[in-house]
Amino acid sequence: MNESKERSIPETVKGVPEPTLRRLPLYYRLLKQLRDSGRAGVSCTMIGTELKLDPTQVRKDIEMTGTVGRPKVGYDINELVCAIERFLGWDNTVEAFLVGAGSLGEALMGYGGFTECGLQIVAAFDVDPNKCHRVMHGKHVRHVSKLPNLMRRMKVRFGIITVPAVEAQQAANLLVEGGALAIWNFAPAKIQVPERVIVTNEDLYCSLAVLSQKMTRKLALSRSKGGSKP
Amino acid sequence: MNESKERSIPETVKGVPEPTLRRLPLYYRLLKQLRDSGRAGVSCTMIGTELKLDPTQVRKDIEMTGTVGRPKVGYDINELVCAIERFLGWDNTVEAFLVGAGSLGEALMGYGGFTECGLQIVAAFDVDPNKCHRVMHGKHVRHVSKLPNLMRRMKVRFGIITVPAVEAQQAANLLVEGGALAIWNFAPAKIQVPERVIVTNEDLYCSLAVLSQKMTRKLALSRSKGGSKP
DNA sequence: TATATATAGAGAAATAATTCTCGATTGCAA
DNA sequence: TTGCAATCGAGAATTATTTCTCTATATATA
Repeated sequence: MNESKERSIPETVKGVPEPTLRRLPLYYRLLKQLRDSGRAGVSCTMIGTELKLDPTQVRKDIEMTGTVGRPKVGYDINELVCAIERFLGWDNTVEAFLVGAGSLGEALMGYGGFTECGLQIVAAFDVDPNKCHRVMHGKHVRHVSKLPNLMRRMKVRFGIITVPAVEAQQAANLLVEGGALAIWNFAPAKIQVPERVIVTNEDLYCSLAVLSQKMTRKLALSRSKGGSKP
Repeated sequence: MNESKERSIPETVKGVPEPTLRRLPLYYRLLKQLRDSGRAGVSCTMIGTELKLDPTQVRKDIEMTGTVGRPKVGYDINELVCAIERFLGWDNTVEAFLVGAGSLGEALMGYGGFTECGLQIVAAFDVDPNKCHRVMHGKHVRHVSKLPNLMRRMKVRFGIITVPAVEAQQAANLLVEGGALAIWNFAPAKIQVPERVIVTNEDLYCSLAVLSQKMTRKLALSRSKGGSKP
């Protein structure tokens, strides 16, 4: 019974639930830690306890990656790590261009951990001539005017936008012109791109909203109910 | 009929849906743009068209803020902007401490836009003595050992973590010790805090997972179905 | 003034996501 | 070998979120 029945990624027509995609890296990180500490197997219960998630949810998420477990034993950590990598596309290296060599751009370039996800920032671009012709964390910074041609020549299909909001659309245009398939947009602005291009916005204001509203509400409630320490 | 019937934030026991909270800043930004361009009113239809969202959803989100509109006319932009600010807690200034004066920390400190949300980073902290006693974007960088006391003295209740993953828990501990109510965690690591503390994780790997999985799937599908251009 | 139309608001329906339930399987211990 | 406990896997039930439908209303126009 070791025939590995249909081990491939399930290619349903419907997309994968985004909440699932956002949880998989959490499992991935934990699994690597567990593996480093010498463990070979893991159960949904354990992952759930560790990450404060429902075990069934963990099981369903893992199911998406195509990994099968065994009752009483759980999953093989190595197998699971590989399955998640494969499922997320982190098993192949993807080269990326970064637009906007400010401190956020620099922070991302210095973020060593992306190589673990197969993401490799190969060059940075900026409108400011003073920032060009430098090397930042081992990557050349070039003028944005060079972006589209270079992107096509190097067959880079992934773009990262770390420019101020007002310049975001221009940056997106350059990346689209260069043939980008996917854009990771850190600018707090909506960008217009052709439908074929996949965009994920990393809008800090949206996250901040969640936090500050919860905090505000909590303060308001504690003030209205118990006076000092409920 | 100008009596403003119960204009306050609806304090239901259940929390506000997180998707709603994440959309409100998008409306907020658009509304400010519209206001700057001279408009006085706006309809859900218009917001929806602009942001590619269902008008009903926009209406439900706006409903949460307690704003009432008028048929055929829509909402008063000014009123709506204020309501969103109030609802998110962006109408009051909240002071914050930032832990980790690396390039990500620097990027956040330089991000002028946060004042618009009432967030004011008043000081930064780092373990590295070489980074201390400097001024970064007008904020003093101090040694982390000073954090808890200073935080209590200054009555700062908001913390931002921009340290590497391995130091995240220590940073969280310091903030909790200093009496933090809310923590915005940029480190790709789960942090353990008392239940009373609200945490929002800004985990780049989670966003990247969404993007890279979609890209991978798209590439896989286009390769398996149409050869070149479907 | 009457009519047409865009829109808010309320509630129903549909869809998506999470959590619960139960049966089957496996390894461990008696 | 037998019984027990942990766990996966499948599907049902629940809950959350989005979308649809309908009605009332305000404005503009004829």
